[in-house]
Amino acid sequence: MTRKSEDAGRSTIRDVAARAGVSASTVSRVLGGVYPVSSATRTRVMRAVRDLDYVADARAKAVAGVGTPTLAFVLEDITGPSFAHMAHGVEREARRLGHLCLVCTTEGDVQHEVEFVEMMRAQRAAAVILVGGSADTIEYRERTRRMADSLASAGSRLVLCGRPPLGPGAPVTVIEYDNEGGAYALVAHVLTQGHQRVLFLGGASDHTTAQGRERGYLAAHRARGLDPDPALLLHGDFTRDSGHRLMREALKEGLDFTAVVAATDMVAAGALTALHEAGLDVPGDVSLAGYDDIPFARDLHPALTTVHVPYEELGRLAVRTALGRTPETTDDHLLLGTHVVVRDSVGRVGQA
Amino acid sequence: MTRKSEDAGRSTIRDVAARAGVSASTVSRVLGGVYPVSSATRTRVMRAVRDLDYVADARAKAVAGVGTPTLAFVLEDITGPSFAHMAHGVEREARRLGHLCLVCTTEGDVQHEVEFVEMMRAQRAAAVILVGGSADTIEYRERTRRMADSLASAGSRLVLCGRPPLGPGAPVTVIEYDNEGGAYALVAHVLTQGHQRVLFLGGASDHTTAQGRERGYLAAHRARGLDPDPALLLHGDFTRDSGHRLMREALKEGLDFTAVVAATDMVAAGALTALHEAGLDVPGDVSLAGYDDIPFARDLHPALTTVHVPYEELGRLAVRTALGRTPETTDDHLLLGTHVVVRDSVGRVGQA
DNA sequence: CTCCCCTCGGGAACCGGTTGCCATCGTGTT
DNA sequence: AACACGATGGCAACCGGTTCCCGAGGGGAG
Repeated sequence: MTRKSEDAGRSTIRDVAARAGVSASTVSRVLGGVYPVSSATRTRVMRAVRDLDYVADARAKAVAGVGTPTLAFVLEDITGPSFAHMAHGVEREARRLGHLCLVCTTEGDVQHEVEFVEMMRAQRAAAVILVGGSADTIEYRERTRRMADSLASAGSRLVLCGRPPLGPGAPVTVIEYDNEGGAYALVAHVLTQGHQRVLFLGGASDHTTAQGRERGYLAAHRARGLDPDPALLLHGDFTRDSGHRLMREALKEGLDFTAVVAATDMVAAGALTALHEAGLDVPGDVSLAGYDDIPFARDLHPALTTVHVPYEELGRLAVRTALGRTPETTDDHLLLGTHVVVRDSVGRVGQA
Repeated sequence: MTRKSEDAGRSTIRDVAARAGVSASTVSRVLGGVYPVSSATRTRVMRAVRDLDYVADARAKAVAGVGTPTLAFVLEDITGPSFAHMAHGVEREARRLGHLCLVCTTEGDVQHEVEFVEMMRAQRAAAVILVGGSADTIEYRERTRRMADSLASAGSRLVLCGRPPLGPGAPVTVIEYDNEGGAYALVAHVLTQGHQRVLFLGGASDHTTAQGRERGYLAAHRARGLDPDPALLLHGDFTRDSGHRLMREALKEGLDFTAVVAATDMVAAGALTALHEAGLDVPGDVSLAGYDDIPFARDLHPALTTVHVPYEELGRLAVRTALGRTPETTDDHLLLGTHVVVRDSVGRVGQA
């Protein structure tokens, strides 16, 4: 009868105090660990704690100012490989820094995002990390700016991770990666292999990630004095299905190209199967490249040449700078580099 | 000067009360919405709220018993496609039911898991969902049982989602899917195509998910009076690299088989590229099948025949039953069905 | 033997909310 | 015109902790 005698649910600190024959403050001190308590008292208290299976209510501690800090992150869909990696980085770093991690997926619904951020302000979250690209409209900037101000005035901070930055002066931390640079290098690589007409399977035209990659595509052409045929610049979204559909249509319309660069690896995957369905060999008949370097890129056949993006690092950095653990980085705008990883899906032109 | 005059951070309900010239209780009632308040007072209060940009502290509300409920889920790695889908299901349903969603990844570290569950008990989480397979050892059962009891005594509930169930009597909700049945159906399909020697690329031998799939593999053979060669039963883990390595070794050792069934699509992906690297045609020279039906299975070449698992539904169901929203399901052990989806990676034997 | 200081533990205020209970005020009713 | 009753809103207790402040012993030093 000495082991456990808890019956139903949460006991309070006063229950423990009563059972140990001390006051609540003493229990708090024993559990806190620093204040001097005689070992006899400590033993009695600890025993009562064990008997009652007591755990202090974290919410109450939080209200008293000694809670576990919390951090929130918001993304469109945890299912996408690149988002998942950012999420992973965020979660790892948050845990390392002793923070709890709240997550919210918006499925692209702006309203959800706004509401969730407001909830996080109420939760007194240490920071809110918005993950993933977005259309960069006036409305976006104003809305996001409002969220940033709101959070800032509550002592929290908004972090934009792979998202378009706001104007200057917004209380925001921005962590981006070099979309344009990566695309530039990738397309340069493709052009170097002798391709003249390279099809670009882009994303939504108001999406900054898509825009950056598109700019890289264009810039790489111009740098070699080429002027890409506008007909080769297609727009869709970042899904596998979009790549599949776009590729099929391009083939059906008889578009003339020897290489295709997809805005993401997912798009490339869809495009690849469309190519295969059409009986085309990659890279024999047409070359293909992606973007993101998701783990599966290696297992497509042929293995996909793509651009590596340090997604996990991006997530880690987001929480680290948000939590202000790197005083050396006073700058609130970080840009991470990307690099192309050459595999087997792009070949020299005119060479099966 | 009438717009905003908040200066630094969180204002309390008493600040609002003072500014509106009422008591804190009145503010609380205005914000609560139900209690009768004259419209003049309401207006004054609302205005003070807006001026101060006030948001009630969610932790304080929680302590007072009117907070937003919270639910936690734990997984090994959010990066795996099937885990990500379960996570997605959990998050969606949690949001739909008005719960906040805390997440923790363990990277396979049991200690993290135990500590996190203890934290969740302190947080008074409505439920804790453990996602993903595990080794089913005595130690596992005891440890998990302890977590379940601990949570239950705090009025919370442990949910095992795709995890080995505990013995009877544990205060636990278990949501599983039919690993064995799916594998049985898949292997039966392969055997029906005339294959006699089918290589099985399994997972860790103490991992229940792996065990279930392996049982299905064996049962399908036995049902046709076949006795699979033990040499064809390989063990690794559920990663792409494991599939790649195992396949390479099998090829190097000159193992005799005409089809290979992988324990997961990831494993299958690795195996597929190993096959390709060896110059083998799939399904011409050897057939291949996977398990999980991750989105990418379609984009492998050839498109992968696999078993569909309703991962997202699994996650949704986990939270729904945990939160007790389906009184009709009194049963605390659900088993979801799986079904094979036939694509192009397994062919009839002796038929290029 | 007394004095002082240090150790230990209790009471109460506080964190930021909610809500039961009660006093007040205005107005409709007889 | 007096009474009753409903609409309002304040006081204080409470949720479950933490911590400041202070008093009560006990032991060592003078």
